[in-house]
Amino acid sequence: MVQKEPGKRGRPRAYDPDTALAQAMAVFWDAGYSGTSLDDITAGTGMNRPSLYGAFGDKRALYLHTLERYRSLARAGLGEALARDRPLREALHRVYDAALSLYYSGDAGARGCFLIGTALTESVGDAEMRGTLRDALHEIDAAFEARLRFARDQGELPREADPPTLARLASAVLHTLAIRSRAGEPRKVLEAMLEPALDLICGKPKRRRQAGQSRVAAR
Amino acid sequence: MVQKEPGKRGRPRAYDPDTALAQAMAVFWDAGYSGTSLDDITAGTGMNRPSLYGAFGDKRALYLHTLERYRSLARAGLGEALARDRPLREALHRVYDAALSLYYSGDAGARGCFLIGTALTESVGDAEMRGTLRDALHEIDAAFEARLRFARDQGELPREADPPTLARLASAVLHTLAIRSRAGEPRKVLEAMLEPALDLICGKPKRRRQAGQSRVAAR
DNA sequence: TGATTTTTGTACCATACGGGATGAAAATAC
DNA sequence: GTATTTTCATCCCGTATGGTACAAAAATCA
Repeated sequence: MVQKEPGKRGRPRAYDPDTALAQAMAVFWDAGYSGTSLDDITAGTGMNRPSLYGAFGDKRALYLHTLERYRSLARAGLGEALARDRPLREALHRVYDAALSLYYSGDAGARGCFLIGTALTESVGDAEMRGTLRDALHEIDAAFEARLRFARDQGELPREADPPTLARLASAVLHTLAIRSRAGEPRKVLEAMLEPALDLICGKPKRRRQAGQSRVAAR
Repeated sequence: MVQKEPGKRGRPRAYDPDTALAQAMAVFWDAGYSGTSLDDITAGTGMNRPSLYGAFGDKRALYLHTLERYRSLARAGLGEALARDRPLREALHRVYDAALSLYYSGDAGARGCFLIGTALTESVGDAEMRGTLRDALHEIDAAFEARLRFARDQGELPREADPPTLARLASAVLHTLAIRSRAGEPRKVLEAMLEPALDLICGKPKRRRQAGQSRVAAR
C-alpha cells in the first residue's frame, strides 16, 4: 500500500506516517489534547492502537509530534509569506491571509491556531509542551523581527522604527486572530482588522484616509 | 459552618457557594476543562460529589458557572481600571498591570487568562462555551472602546483617532499577554512590552525617546 | 419530642480510558 | 518452499471517569 524500498523486510506499513500525523493533528486540533481519546485518533487516522503506539509512542508523544509538525508548517508558511522580494506591507498581509485560511479551514468550523488553541491549555501542567509553545512564539517573533529589520534597512520603514517592538506587535495581531477565529468570530470581521493593523505596523499609506490612527497624540 | 437565615429548614450547607466556585475555577484554570476530573474538583473544593452536583449541576454546568464568575471579576476589574478620573494612558496601564497580576497568580506557576487559557480549547466542540468566550471578548473590546471614545472626546486623543480600531489593538495587547504568560514568558518581559504598546495606542509622549514608533512611515 | 426537610458522606455503577499481550498477515532472505 | 522480520488486527486489562442511590446527619417546625 505504501512505497516499498528494496531491502526492507517485514510486512509493509499500511499507512503513510506523515499523513497519519496530519490526521492525528486534525483530531487534536478540534478537541485539544486532554479532550481527545485514542479512540478518536484511531478513528481519524485509520490506524489501530498498536500501530499508533509503534509509530509515534504514547498519546503524549504523538501529540508532541503533531506540535512539531505544525511548527514546521508554520515556519515554512511564514518564511514564504515574508519573502523579501515584496513590500513589507504585502508580506505581512500574506502572513495574516495565510493564517486566516488555516484558522478557518476546519471541518467542524473555525478552529484557530493549533498551537495556541490546544497547547496553551496544557502549558501549565506540562513543562515540555509549555517550552515548545514558548519557543514557537519566539520563533515567530524572530521571523517578524528579521523581516522588519530588513525593511528598515531598506528604507521601507523610518530609521527610528524599532523592529523588536514592531515584531511583537505583529505577533500580537496574529495572536488575536488565533483567539478570535476559534472563539467564533466571522472571518470577515477579522479581515477588516488587517488594514488598520498594517497601518500601525508599516505606517499609514498616504493615498487615502483609513480607519485607525498612528500619529502622536495631542496630550 | 455557614451563616444560616431563620426559616431555612434542613441541614445547613458545609460550604460557601462562591468560595467553592472560586476553588473550582482555580482547578479548571490549571488543567483546563477536559483535563480536570471531578475528583480534582472535590479535592480542590472539599465538597463531595453529590453536593457539587446539587449546587452547580454536572461538570459542564459547573465549568460554565466558573466562566461566568470569571467574567464578572474581569468586568469589575476592567471597569475599575478604566475609570475616567485618570488619564487614558494610566487607565490602560492599570488594566494591563491588573491582568498580569492575575495571570501570574497561580500556585503552579503562571496560568494566564482563565477564559483564553481554558475555554478557547473547548470552543470548537461546544457552541455555548464558544459563545461565552466570544461575548466576553466583545465585552472587553466594548469597554476599551468606550474609554477610548471618551478620551478622544476629551481631547486626550486626536480627533482622527478611531476608537473601535484602537480598542481592538488594546484587546490584542491583552490577548498576547494572556497567551505569553501562560506559555512561560517571564513577567518582566511582558512588562517591558507595555510602554511601547501604550505609545501605539495613546501616542508617544513627547518628553523622551522610547522604543517603538508610531509615525507614518516614509513609504 | 417527633416529623419534616435539606445536605452530607459512603459506596457503587456503567462506561471510557490509555495501554499492552498475542497471534495472524505480509513482506523479504535463504 | 521455509525461515525471518516487521506490521497488523483482535482482544483484553486495570484504572479512572462522570454520575448516582441510599442512608445517616443536622437543621427547623409543630
